[in-house]
Amino acid sequence: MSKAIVGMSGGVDSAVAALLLKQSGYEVAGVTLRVWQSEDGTEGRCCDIEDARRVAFKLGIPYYPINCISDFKRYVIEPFVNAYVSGYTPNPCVECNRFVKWEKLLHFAKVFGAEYIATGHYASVVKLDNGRYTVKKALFAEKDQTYMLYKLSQEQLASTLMPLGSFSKSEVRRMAREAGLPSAEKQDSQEICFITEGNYTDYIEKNAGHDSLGEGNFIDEKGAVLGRHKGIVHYTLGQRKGLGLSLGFPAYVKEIRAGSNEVVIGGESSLYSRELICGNVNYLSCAEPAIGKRLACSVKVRYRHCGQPAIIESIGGNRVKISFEEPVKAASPGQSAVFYDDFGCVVGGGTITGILK
RNA sequence: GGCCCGGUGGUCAAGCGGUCAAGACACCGCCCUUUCACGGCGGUAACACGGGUUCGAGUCCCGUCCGGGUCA
Repeated sequence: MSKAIVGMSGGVDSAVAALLLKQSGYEVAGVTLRVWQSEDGTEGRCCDIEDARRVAFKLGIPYYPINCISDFKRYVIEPFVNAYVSGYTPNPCVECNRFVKWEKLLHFAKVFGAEYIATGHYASVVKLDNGRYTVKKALFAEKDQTYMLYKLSQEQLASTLMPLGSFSKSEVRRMAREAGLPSAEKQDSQEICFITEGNYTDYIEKNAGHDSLGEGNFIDEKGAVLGRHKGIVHYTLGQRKGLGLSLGFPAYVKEIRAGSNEVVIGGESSLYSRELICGNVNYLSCAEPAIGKRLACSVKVRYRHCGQPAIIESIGGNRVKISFEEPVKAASPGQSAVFYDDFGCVVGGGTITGILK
């Protein structure tokens, strides 16, 4: 009998993942990664240990909470804060998956003598004819979570099971109810898991320390001052709400200039760009292509973006240039661009570092 | 000081005697969402003040206050 370690957050999805594996005959153990604990002792939204323990008990599987607080701080929170301070908008979940969740789960699996680790992500792990592993979009696109998984390594994917890739959310809830799982009706997680009180900007301002986070000017594309902003960490490219600018037309953040502490404002039409540069690219379905090699893909620039046709050109240094067929809206430095093939498999992805035009 | 304009929600701005005063932007709420956002839906909110005229005034008249312009 194969053994599988299931990462259990305490929510419905990971509970049903464990349920399905158990039903398929795996020897299952549940693990919760404790990634966060605030001053008052409350845990983050990604790691509700008591709920996870109840689910494990109901399933009749062994359960182990694991402390990952220091790794999480090092690989997720600190880069998160640094990114914002530098004017970028990071994807903490991407880093967490790659450097905390999978790392810890695999480590635990080895210690435990399990061949597999599993999660409740809505995606499928696929082994391609070329021998490589990638993730494929969930059957129900509205829940697809491959965007957050593109950074996983081949070694990590080789041992990963994602049992929920072909189920809808309502089916998952139904299965949870029928199995009597205590988290069946628990609401979906949302917002940054480690911010349990206040908002993320408060957290950054408290933890980034010093200067350069203060107020500054909103300016238009010609440099005219339009008003005052609360500090660049409060904004992301494409943002509309919370600017407090009444210009007669909807105003959006077009650019964040950390150096001069300015936030550039423009109309909706100013948000579109055609060419991006991405760094830290990770390839899943293929090895890193030679410089100059071009790949036709569909590219998502945000989690909820549907993806648009583009050409990916490797330019060396783990970087690519992305050229969209049609201009893409509000691509934001720091967010990930994830490349998909025609079958919905992730080719690779990277962090947007610059907007060319 | 004289004369001339103008004072409608947070901002801009319709209205020009007669539905419980448009709209845009902002703001707030909900929905959506394992990031940040976008988006969808809904909501709060105003006739500077005091007198007149009129059946009825944001709309007409007078005055006060406050802006802006202009002339000595």
